[in-house]
Amino acid sequence: MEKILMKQIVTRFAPSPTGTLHIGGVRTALFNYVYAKQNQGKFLIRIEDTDIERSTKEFENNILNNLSSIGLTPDEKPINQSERNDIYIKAAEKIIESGNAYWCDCSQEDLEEMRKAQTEAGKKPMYDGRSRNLGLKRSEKTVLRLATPESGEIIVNDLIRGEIKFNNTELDDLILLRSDGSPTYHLCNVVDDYEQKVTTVIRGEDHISNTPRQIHIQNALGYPELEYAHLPLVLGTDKKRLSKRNAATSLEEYRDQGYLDSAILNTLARLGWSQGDKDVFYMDDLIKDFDIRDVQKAGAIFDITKLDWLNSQHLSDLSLDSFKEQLEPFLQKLDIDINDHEHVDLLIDSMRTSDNTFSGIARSLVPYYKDIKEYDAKALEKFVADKNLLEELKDLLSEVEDWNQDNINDVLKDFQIKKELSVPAVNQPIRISLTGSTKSPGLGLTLCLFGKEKSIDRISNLLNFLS
RNA sequence: GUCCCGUUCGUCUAGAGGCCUAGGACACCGGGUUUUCAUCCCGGCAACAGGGGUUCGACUCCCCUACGGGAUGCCA
Repeated sequence: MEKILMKQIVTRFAPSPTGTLHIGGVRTALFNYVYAKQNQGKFLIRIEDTDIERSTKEFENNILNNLSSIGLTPDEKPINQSERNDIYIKAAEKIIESGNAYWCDCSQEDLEEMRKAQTEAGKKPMYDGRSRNLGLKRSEKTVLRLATPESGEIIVNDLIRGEIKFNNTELDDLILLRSDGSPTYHLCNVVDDYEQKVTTVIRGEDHISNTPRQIHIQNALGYPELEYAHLPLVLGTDKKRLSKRNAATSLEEYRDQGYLDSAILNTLARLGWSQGDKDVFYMDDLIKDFDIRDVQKAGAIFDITKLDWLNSQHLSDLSLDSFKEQLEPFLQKLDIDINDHEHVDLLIDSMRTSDNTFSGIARSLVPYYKDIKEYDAKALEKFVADKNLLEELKDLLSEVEDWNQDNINDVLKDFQIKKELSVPAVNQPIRISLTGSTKSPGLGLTLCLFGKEKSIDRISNLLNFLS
């Protein structure tokens, strides 16, 4: 039997390089990527750099590098709209020939005045088509406008939202070519989706109202229909669209803080989508389980505490080797060589859960690699009232021959019982001596981690500090 | 203003007319384990925006209102 030929699914992420890669953008790219992969399709990237004023190569590189390093690699080399001008011009000419576009010589001032009048009259500001039947010729001050049908409606069938209807009377004649001859966003976008054989447009819901305009351009060009999915927006805690004003937005900031790529992706995927009671997802799970039709319609607030928790989950799934490898750069930033410790593996393994992020864990490791600069004042006040006790403990530990956890614990326990002291009264002063705070792995283990000599030294240091 | 999209615990969400005394997770609070902290375990708090319909029955369907968001550019 002849195999039924299904169209290969092609999705694309089309950022404009006017800023660094935004986590909202990462989410859009992720959904595009996953949708393509689960359908054996292709995921493409297109740089929409037609705004020469604001687009920079630097931002473009940032976006491209960050996307690929987080694993969202495109299946083809990304294309730049700025290099495809002739293709858009050709398409525009085709629309002119079909009679679906016209030249308009309204000045910016004319338009402003028109909009002002419309607003004052309580109407929707939109181009009124005044040049439509003037039969103007092209000149330096004309723009090319699409002749949008004056009646009828466009129905967008959205994978997430279902049917969305737009009355053509609500749409004005958008500009296809600027007066300098350059093509605008809508034209380029439509032409490239066709040229790149895109089948499915997955983008933010801020593009919903752009969709009918773009469909009109497609129609004028005779292009086939596309599938659409408009994602709910990622919001800040103020319920406003996520921006620099209400949160850290660039992907790099999160990575620098020590969040795992997989945890960032997991968090972003769970923003607007869920599958049963499961919370922890890796890329493979997403490709298997994700369903674009299950995506939520309402915007979702990006909550850092969720990322924290998910990161701790992903962190605990890491092997010790992988954990160490990824932690290393964060220690380097603190001028610490991870291997500059006698019991590296034991140390790192016992400190894995000390924080939710690599940077936090690195910070809590500092006392194990470097001399203590300061002691937790509250801890001192509470547990080190008696210097003599600490002196006694120092002598006691100095006498331990075989420096191992059991021996140390036994010695301390005997001392505590003999002196009729509480456990913390004995242990905390030692802990503070070693780490500067009351936090550390089990005390016997901690003392072993430091070794006899260094442990005694640090107790002496605290004694000196106190006098 | 107009058009479009949306509205379940603080947050992310489950819920496709009876399974809902509205479930889970995070956060938070309390307890246990840990000689400390973290981890881990147990428990608790907490929501269907409001009003009308439709129906024997509505978180679920329809309408209105309110609120939020988006669009309304020779930006993308």
